[in-house]
Amino acid sequence: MSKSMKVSNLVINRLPMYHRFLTELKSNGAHKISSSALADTMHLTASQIRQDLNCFGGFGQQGYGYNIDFLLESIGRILGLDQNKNTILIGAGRLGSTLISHISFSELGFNLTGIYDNDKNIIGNKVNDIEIQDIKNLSIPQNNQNVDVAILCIPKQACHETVTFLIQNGIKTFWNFTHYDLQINFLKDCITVENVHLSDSLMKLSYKKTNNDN
Amino acid sequence: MSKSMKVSNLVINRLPMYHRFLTELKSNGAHKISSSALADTMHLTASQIRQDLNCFGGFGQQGYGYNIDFLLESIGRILGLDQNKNTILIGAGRLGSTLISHISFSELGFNLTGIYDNDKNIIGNKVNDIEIQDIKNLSIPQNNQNVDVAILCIPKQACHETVTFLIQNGIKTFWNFTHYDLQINFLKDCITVENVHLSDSLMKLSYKKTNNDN
DNA sequence: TAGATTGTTAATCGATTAACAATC
DNA sequence: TAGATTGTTAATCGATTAACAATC
Repeated sequence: MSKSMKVSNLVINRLPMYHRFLTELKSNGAHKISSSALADTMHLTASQIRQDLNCFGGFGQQGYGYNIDFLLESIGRILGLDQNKNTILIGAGRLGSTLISHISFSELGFNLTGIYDNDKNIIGNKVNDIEIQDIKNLSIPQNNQNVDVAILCIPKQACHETVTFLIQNGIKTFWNFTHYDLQINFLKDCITVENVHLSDSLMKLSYKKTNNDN
Repeated sequence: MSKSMKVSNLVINRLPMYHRFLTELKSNGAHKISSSALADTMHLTASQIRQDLNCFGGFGQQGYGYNIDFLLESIGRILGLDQNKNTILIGAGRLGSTLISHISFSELGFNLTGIYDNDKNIIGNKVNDIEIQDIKNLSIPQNNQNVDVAILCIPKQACHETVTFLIQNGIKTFWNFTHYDLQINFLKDCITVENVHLSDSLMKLSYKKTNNDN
């Protein structure tokens, strides 16, 4: 219910999980679920689920539980998935183009409007029907005025220069697949960053295996 | 120092971060660092770093700080990066082959020994000099007796059958890029799983952007 | 030795769990 | 109405921070 208090990071980390499990339940044809049934499915506690949801409002009904459609839509709105976010890919190499074809951007409100690279050999090629453009074209006002999010799939060495350029062009939100630390270098610019460190995940797997931590 | 007490998940999540930052410091030529200097670099507190490290032992020296080489090597050992882990890729589609060429598996002790698929059209092709084999060949004892880890890059629908087959062949550790929930379906088999949900990360970015949560 | 910084204990803060009145 | 289950407050548990003696 409290709109004012800061929502903890642990809660925010669980929101996509809720979204994922509720989407699954919905596609299985379920219409309602209680906090305790959802807790069983997600390996959480019913109390935790109710506490988490009540950071944002009351989405259930006493004696009934939660309407899955309504809860899913509500969580989607909390996550901002209902808002259109114009998005560009920076770096159309192997990783970048694989991401573009692998992730359902549009389902989450991300609208892919451009792909940029600095490699003359691939500029002009198409990925998912979008032509790869020279990154220099980004500074043409008509191209960048509505860009909300940039996906960074460039080499670490190119990062500082490229991100400086992107910020100059008004982009403030980054999905960062490089290991370059944006937070530390550009915090002053009030940017929003989500880093994906795949090797961190692989190291965690190594830890779990080594320490039999199932 | 305590070897017996369970290490919290929050600490384990930070271990790869320590590894990453220490690797960076080392490559910049640094030889020692204090907990407070490392805290500044990583945006943590000195207390937290010392508490985290002391879950595993005392790696520093009073009045001096931490030797970067020694600490990095120690954290690598805690994570099990020094142990050889024979690894196969299941599913040599776009995502699988991109991962194979994008991640430095060998640096983390993962030794890629095979790539498997069930698509006749790509069996026989090579990815990173490794020939794609028919997944049926996995049950030949000589092929699977030393497999420690499987990377799952297959469609969700194929997951249950494939994982059942892999477990039957003695594989117990999975790096899972599908959205199929292994923990729920195979927990009884004492398997170790690390799930990568890229869309969860994208949803978190959406949340941060929408809620100006920098 | 004096200064610095660790390892570790104690204090605080925050998150999870338990309990229950409200209510559908 | 009676049963079920939420929203919310209180109790517990765990993680982070602060403090400081040990010691390099």
